[in-house]
Amino acid sequence: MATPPDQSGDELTARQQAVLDAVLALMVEQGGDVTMTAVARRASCSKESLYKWFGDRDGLLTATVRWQASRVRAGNYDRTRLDALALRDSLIRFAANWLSVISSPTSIALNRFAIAQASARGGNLGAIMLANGRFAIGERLKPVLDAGREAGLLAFDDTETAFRSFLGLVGRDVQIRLLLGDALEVVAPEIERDAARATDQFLALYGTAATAAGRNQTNA
Amino acid sequence: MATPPDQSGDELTARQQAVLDAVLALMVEQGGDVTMTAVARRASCSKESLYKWFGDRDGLLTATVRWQASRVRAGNYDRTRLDALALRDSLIRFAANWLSVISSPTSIALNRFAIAQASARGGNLGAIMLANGRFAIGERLKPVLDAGREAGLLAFDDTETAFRSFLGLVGRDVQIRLLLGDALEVVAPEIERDAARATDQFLALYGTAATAAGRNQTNA
DNA sequence: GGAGAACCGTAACGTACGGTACGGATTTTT
DNA sequence: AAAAATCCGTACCGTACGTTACGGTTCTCC
Repeated sequence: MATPPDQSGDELTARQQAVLDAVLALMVEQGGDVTMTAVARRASCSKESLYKWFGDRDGLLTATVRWQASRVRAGNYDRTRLDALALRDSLIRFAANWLSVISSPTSIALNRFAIAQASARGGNLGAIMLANGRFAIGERLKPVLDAGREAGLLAFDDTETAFRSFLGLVGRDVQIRLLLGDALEVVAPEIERDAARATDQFLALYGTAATAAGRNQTNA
Repeated sequence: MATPPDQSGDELTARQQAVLDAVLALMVEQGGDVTMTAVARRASCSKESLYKWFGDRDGLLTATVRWQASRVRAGNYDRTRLDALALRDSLIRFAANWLSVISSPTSIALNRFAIAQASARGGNLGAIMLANGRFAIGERLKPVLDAGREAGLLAFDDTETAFRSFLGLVGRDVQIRLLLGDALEVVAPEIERDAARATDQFLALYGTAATAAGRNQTNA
């Protein structure tokens, strides 16, 4: 190979990224049994290298969370050409994407890990998860909501409050149930239907007369 | 004492209940450091007794979750004399009660524990939490919603769907943020306002013309 | 091609903790 | 009051796992 410079996301060599992927795979597959020996065996590397690269176990896990977070960056939602239909479509796409993310095995495993660590001594994994999950999507969607308000399609005083209502309508009890191990199956067509339902409910609450056009019944 | 018969919830002696309270206190205070030695020291009992009473560590934790669940039973919401105002009031009281529960330190610690355990091998704590939390309140609130529909105050096809929307509007992202360690402060007046807002939003989505009376603006 | 670094595989060490055993004190029973 | 049962406190055992150390191999760079 032609000596690929580590132009990677976070100063990580390809080898190290492979290790972090192995950690993720272990988390997803068999739960919390992420022991250093298991990681070394799974990634075919020595434990010595693990400690050299990541310091200690906590450093390895933190790097794993960061690594996963660094590639969740989904596409932005453009707010050009904003009419009622485009707004509704943007919201539906956003909702469907978020639902698929929070119901993915990786997200579930990672959140479980961060939550477990948050209960013990000062763990910053929870903060990392929130910054790259909940708050990151807020910063991406709130401009859309603001644009919708400026275009006269939405009406609200506080963008954050409106955004949180949207989150609630979309997510409902899905995440907590999945985290607690409920066998709630989340399949693609269901996600699409739920995303559309939640969006229409949101528009019913925060939309103006201009948005009533493309909206379906909410009490279906 | 006059030999109080163990009329307690689950055939537990007062001594054993004190032990379980010690476990809860440990969970809340310093997180996941619930070691058998720590429990024995905190409860001033011997480890031998712990194993005699609860079998093993898992039995102790399961008993703790059951013990806490057994006294969460909040009052039922009567559906006599159901008009628009009474329905709205019932929903607000329900929402406020649920918000205060999920934001309590005990609930947070217990859910964290159950989630951490759900990631490992067959853990039934998550199922217990769901049965006594999410599903128990569903069985208590859905009759209210059904009564509201029969009284012509609400309109929906599926009670479960309506209930889940209500849960989403009330809870939004509160629980996941608290579980991840976000310093989201949830104080009493805030809870009351959020409960009223969520209820009015729910009524805007699922109410009929008969409920429009006592409702406030939702886009505040 | 050879010196040196990086790395893999494995062995070894120390600690933490779940689980067990035992002596002595307290309570209960007869 | 004697006998039995329960229980507390502590010491002990075995294992699992985080961490370190080391021999052998591969890769890098002159």
